[in-house]
Amino acid sequence: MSSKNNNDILNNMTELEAANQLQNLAKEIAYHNDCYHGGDEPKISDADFDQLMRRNQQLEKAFPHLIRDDSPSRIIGAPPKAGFLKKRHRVPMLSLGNAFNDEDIMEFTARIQRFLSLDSKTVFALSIEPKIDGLSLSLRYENGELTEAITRGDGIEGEDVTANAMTIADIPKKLNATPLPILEVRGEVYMRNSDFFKLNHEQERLSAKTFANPRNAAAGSLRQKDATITKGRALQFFAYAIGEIDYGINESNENKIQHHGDFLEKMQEWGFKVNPLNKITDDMEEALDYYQELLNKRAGLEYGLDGVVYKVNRLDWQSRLGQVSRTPRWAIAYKFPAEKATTIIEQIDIQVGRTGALTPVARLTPVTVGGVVVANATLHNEDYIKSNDFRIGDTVTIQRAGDVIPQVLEVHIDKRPEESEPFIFPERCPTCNAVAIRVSGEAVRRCPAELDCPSQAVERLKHFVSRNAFDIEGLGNKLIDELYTDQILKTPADIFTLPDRAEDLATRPGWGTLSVENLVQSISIRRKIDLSKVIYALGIRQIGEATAKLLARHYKSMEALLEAAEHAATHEGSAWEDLINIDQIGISVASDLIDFLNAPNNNRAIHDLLQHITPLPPTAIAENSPITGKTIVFTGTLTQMSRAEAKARAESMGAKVAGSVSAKTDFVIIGADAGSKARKAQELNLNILTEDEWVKLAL
DNA sequence: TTGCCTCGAGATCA
DNA sequence: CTCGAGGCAA
Repeated sequence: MSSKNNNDILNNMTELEAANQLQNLAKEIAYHNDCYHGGDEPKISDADFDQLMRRNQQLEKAFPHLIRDDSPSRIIGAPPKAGFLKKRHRVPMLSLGNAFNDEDIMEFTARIQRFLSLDSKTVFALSIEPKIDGLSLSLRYENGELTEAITRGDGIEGEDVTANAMTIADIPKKLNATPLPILEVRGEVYMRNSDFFKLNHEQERLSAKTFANPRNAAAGSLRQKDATITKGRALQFFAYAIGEIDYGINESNENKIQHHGDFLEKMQEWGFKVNPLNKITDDMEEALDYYQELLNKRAGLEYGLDGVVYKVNRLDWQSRLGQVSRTPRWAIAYKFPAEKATTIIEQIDIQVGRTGALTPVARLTPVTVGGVVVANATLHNEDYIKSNDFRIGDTVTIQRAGDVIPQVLEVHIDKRPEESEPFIFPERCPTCNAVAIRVSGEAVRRCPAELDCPSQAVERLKHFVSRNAFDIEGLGNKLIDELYTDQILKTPADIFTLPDRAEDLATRPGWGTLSVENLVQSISIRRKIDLSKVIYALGIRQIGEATAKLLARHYKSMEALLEAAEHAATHEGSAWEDLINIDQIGISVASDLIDFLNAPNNNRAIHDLLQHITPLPPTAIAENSPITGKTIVFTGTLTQMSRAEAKARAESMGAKVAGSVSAKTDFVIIGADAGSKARKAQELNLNILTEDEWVKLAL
């Protein structure tokens, strides 16, 4: 097939055809690749294989938005860009709710009693465990052999660090005792304080960078691309939970483990280290005392603790309690008091965000809190400053709450300089000097100048190119700042004319022809882009990714959306009704949308942008999915996606989602603790899918 | 909010 | 060798 011929074919090909071909190519190439690497006899010649790859590449170039997640170009011979492969957790890794005082713990147990309809006098056992300051890791064993180690990630999907985990002495490569078919053990990877100091000494000796704290040292060591480096680092592992477990043929109730505490014992038999300070008690007073006890022991331990975890011991109760969004109802983390430090507010800067919001930021004399150096902290808004009377020059106590975001807590009045004056929150935008307005009832003051305010214009551009919007690689914050200052880049449309001034750009300090080429390339592949991303990228107040998708689905083109906004400007009439009738969109969101789109500056910027890009309407309902035209019912608790998400997913695949099971139902997806609907589905002999099967189908 | 790893590319020096 | 960008984790 000549390349000219190919191009003709590409030009005449519909999206559906292209999508189908890409799907087939992905399957075919993966198959041949497996044969080749799996030791089997290759089924085709190398030349034919290359031909398939080329065809795939051509299609992807012509239809960049159709590039599949499992695209061969991403998998085969692709440079290991992210370093580690992403993998889904079979059972999500939940995050824990937080308690900060004894009352929170009492409330936690009371809630459990209520939920399980227990008598308030009924005692129940809790497993109480020190919470190690490290990073969590999920280990998968198949027939007793370690096959997979995945970091926590977002709880749904993490990074595959198996090779690195294999080098950790505490992590058994093979389990003791009779192996189960499937066992996932979860725990914490950490570094001992003494090993951390040793490592830093060594780093110093080699004049290499030292680590800020043991946790970072552990995380850094685990994420080494070269696992032999990991091997040289003294990492430890404590097991504390079970993920997926399959008992195999012994799956009878007697053999199944009934209590979390038994898991902890079993894990030791299997060969894991379990924290010796774990404790099980049904005495609440003792449970709370133990928190104090651990707090006292904390300084003497050889590893860092950030709190104590309380877990319901009975596993059947755990499963009845279930979870709220991504946190289990049956466990909670009682955090140790956040570490505090004293420092000085050197300056209060006002930042102007993309929506014009004026946010005060305290510039602090750098100080170490909880192992990191803190120099900045948000002061939230005008009222927060006023009610605490924070002033420039004040000595303040700060803490890192939730271990992440530093907070300014209180002023040491006695150390306040005599000449100090209350901080006056500016009434004008510090960037463009426009009078900033604070709508009554709102906490934020806003600069109204929109695109005429350089800060807002720049922040909007940064949002526009960000990962979930246009995702233009190589156009980072720094470059945007520079290009805006040089008047080369002012509105989104200007991004797409950057390729025209490639020669110009190549003369910038730090820039060569190659950098420019790459930038031009990453810009050009975004000229075709989902409509919803375009809407989101505009940075309209209250319009996030989810709302942008709704709008894209409803209006199907930018032109239609703009026209609707124009007609709805009066907040009445059919266009307005049509807009606020979209599920999830109310008067407030609709008003912000209309105001934005009708503002002359924005309107012009959008029209300019449309000269350069092709927004793609939401993919029509798939016509060839296995559930197209079928009626499906969800029942029970889904753990891997919300019910709403599952419904949306099914509908986008062309299925009708019903609420109850009948003879007309084609599929029933059964989550945890399903009840009568599941029974009925069995009686009617319908197609029944587990959640895992559904997820496989849906993704 | 900070700190860590990795990569690609330009700058610098022998 | 150095820097910026991109990703990740808490």
